[in-house]
Amino acid sequence: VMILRSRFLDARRKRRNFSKQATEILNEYFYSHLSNPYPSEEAKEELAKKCSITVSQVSNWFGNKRIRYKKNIGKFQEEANLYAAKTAVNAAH
Amino acid sequence: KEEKQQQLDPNNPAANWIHARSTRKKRCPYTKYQTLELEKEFLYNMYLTRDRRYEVARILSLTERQVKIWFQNRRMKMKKMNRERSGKDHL
DNA sequence: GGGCTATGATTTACGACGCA
DNA sequence: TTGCGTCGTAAATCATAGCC
Repeated sequence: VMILRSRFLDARRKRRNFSKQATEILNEYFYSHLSNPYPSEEAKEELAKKCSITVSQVSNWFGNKRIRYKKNIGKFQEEANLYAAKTAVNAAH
Repeated sequence: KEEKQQQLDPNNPAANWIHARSTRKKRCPYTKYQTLELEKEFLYNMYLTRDRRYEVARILSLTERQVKIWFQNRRMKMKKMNRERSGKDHL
């Protein structure tokens, strides 16, 4: 009973923002695929694994990111430049 | 049919992916009453007959199309919940 | 604590495609 | 060739985390 109860409570536990590292990974993918930020099911699974979140959460993240980015590109310009520079550095190594 | 682009331009904010069919109806949240009744109907059966769909739509002041789509979305939601209810067993 | 915004999740509404 | 099914998504909205 205690176990079932804890599972129930666990399922309803309040959401947490994703870790800085997870967000970093998601943003790297997003900005390096800016011309078509639609990860395949396989890519989502890989991202989910790397970020320690579920595939649904990856889908939610991309859905939110695409619409919010599109709604205000200017607001994300700094972030876009940051990740563009980061991937450029990675490519150089 | 079709559309979509395929323009690259990494450093330009020219993301011209999808969208927005101008004819799309704006999302309109249903009332608590409408949602509750739809849930009750769904509990009774996950698939609507034509007659039942007509009745539900009439009673809730929704179009038959809205009711049909609500059931489709509701089934997808259930499927998702079941999927999560599967990958468990820990803690 | 209170307000405010950012962020993750959920809710409507379709387009694309499948099948009978 | 109509018509309803799923799948993936946009866009709006909800809920609340988390900062000042």
